[in-house]
Amino acid sequence: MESPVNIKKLAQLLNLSIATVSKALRDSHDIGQETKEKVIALAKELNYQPNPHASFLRKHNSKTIAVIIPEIANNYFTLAINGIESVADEKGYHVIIYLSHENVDREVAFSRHLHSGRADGILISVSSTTTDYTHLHDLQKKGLPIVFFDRVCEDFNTVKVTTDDYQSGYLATKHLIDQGCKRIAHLAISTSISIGNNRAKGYLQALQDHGVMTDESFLIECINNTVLDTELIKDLFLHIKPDGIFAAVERYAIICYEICEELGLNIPQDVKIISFSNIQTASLLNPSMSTITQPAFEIGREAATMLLKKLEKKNFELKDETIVIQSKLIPRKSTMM
Amino acid sequence: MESPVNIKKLAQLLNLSIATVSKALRDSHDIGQETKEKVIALAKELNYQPNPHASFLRKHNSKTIAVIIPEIANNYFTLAINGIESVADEKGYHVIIYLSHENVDREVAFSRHLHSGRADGILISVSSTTTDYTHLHDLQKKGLPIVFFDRVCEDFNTVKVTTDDYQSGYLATKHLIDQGCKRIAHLAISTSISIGNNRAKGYLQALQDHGVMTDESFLIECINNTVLDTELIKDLFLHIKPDGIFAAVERYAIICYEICEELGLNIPQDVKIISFSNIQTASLLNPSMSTITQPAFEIGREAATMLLKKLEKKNFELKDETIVIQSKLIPRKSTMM
DNA sequence: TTGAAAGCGCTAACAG
DNA sequence: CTGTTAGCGCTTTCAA
Repeated sequence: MESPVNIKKLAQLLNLSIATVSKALRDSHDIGQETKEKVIALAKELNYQPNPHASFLRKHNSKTIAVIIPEIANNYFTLAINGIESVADEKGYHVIIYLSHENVDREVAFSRHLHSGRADGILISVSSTTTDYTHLHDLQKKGLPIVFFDRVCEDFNTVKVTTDDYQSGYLATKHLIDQGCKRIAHLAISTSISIGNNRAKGYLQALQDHGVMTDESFLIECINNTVLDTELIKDLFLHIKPDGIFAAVERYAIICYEICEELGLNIPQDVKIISFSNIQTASLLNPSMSTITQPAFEIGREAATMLLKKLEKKNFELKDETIVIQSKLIPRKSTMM
Repeated sequence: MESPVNIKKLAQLLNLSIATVSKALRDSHDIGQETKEKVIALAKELNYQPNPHASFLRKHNSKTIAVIIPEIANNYFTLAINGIESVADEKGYHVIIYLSHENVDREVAFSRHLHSGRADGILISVSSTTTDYTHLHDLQKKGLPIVFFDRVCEDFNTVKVTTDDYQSGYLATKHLIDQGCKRIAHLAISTSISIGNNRAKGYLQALQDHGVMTDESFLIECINNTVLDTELIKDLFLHIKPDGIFAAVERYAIICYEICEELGLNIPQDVKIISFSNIQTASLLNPSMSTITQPAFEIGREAATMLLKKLEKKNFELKDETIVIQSKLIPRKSTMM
């Protein structure tokens, strides 16, 4: 167990004061060229790493951003993290990940914890059970910048990065109508969160605009519990007998595929399916699945870019705006005529 | 922007000394019961969160563990993170994630950075380009506990958590033989890393034990670049014409599915495919894919459990041992007779 | 049972 | 150009 190499040790070894070493390392203007070089050389040799906790105490930044997401075993969030990480890495920031598991209480607990200075800023995609945002407002009041992505809080005064959920919901539904569907169901995520609500609204509007019959029983609000959701969806198949399904989330579409197999229903002859999804194997499914694919990486990247701009630039403020990055509808066999 | 609530403020408000408040909060034996209660009540009321950076400086622990993995858009690592997070969360630890993108240089840079005290311990699955481990040994010398999972360094003096790669490779190959395959190829990950090497060895041994023909051209070492790997694998199909494929990694199997579609090859009639995989949709692929499914969540959980035991228990040491958690072979249509 | 004071590693204001 | 010094928020002797 080697002794730690800190600024004090460097100073001793070089016969300089601690302050001089500190300034040399930060390339301060008022240190001589040779001194700087000597310091930097020794620092490199000993693999000196400034202690981030100590410098936090002075500068009040930890060079860390917190990412709060509902789950990680999910292609969308995984790609978004890649996007976030790519910009954090460029700017020398570290990424701490918190998983809310779709549970507000956990989200609140994390938020509380973040009052401690562990992170300089927050990227969040709220859980499906979040309806009250005071935990996040408290954080913002404390001066912690927050940027929302994907599942945003629409009336929160900050930058929100999202995709065109309403428009995409509309297009997905329109696509099913164009393919001849008459009984189109929608598997929604909690309509109390932005994306769930917007996707459902797009669905309803498309139906209305094209005179397709519907009633509440065609719109199922799933609960993010595989067992219960499977029951709900099976009920839908048995009682409503839809000929078209628009799933707001990949997992629900997967459940549909499984149920169809179980019930001996043929996709797309008996029922056509389209889903929001970032699954890599959509084209290899049986049958290949039509998707609305979100620019997950770009959304993560954009959200992180905004947050880091706020952290790094003195005069940059997070405006109250929504940045929309378009999704793409990719038709495949699951919605073929 | 509210003023921060720190221990000093609590002390002022309560007319106590900072020291007393500190001790009361840590439930020290030499503080009066009523004093404790008053302190704790106010702390809760004001949502006091101890500053982790300040306490690090004294106690030299940050209640944070670092996880270094090759990539995150991967079902295996995603599940492992869930496992890791589940135990970190129980013990009040935070998880920082570093993505090496299969690049040793990044891994080395992260390791260097971790000399700073940012994390108390490290969980790592090494990149496929890592052959030298001095960056990790340096960390260990400094007193930072390291636990390997999945892609381990076999002769590193610490706990390694992994699955039975050799055995699974053997069984997968045996399964193909049992299904009548005569020309069995293996798509390996870098055989310079443990799991790649062990899976390949199991493959070779199974072939030998059952007298199945082979030569080097049947063992393709992929490079983790989709474009190049696709070329390599397409060459394999065109020139070697295997009738059985054992993929060491999900992504290679996916590429095989795509190539088969392109070349008009029929799975499983023309070629049978089995792969290590944690993909959720394996059973929905066309045809459903036989897999060796690793207990990813449990592996993450076990690795994190060992690391946290080391961090929390005074007398617990990380022994030089390998903990093996069994994988499961799930036969599906892609290897049907 | 409580409080005063030192110090963790670092930065920055100020002196020299 | 370099050094002295105070102090970030907290824990921890040690003294009262």
